[in-house]
Amino acid sequence: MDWPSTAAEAIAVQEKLRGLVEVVDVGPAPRYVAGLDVAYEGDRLAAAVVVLDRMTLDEVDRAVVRGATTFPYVPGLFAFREVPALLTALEQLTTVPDLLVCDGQGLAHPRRFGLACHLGVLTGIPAIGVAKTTFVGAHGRLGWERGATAELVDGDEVVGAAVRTQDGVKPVYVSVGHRVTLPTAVQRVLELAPHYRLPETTKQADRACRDGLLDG
DNA sequence: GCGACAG
DNA sequence: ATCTTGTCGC
Repeated sequence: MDWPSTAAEAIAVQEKLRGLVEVVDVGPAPRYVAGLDVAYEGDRLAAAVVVLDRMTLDEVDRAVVRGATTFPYVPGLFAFREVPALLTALEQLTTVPDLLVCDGQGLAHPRRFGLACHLGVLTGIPAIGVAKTTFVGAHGRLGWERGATAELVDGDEVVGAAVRTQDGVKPVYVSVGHRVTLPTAVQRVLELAPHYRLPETTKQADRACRDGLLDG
């Protein structure tokens, strides 16, 4: 499988794959939810996937792989920097996740094909994007309490939702990646963040990849 | 044209 | 992402 090496090629790949995104809920509520994240130190990187039981939030599996960067960080082409290592980590898992909770955007992307869409389409696994800041789109004010939401709108499209996961904290930005609808994605994020601003999956994956960077 | 810009 | 101290609060 060829991988783009230039921005123009990467954009062409996104334009080609964007039509494969499925915005529909599939199957029963997920049992195994995976958090994915990548840490960097110069040209080195460590990618981690941590699988948790959705109900108990107990860890059931994890995989951490180290490597080197192969694509620079370019807003809009972020996926090309992280997808290769994340796919390798996913292959190392013993447990196949039912949902991928990605660190970044899904449809809330200039070409409607952010990291979560990319990973979802390539693996066929339902995926959602949870970002700490917005990339595209804007939203009105939302309630102060946990569970409050506001539509994230870009142009004339609702591309995601600003979600308050705890009373008074800054909202996180949730968008559809693949094989899930926005309401369901928001519900999953709230379930995964019972005590902190970020989903437990994201926190575990962040910790895992940072530790993975220290080893090598 | 100018600035903004997931991680 | 990463560079970085102390500090306020449960």
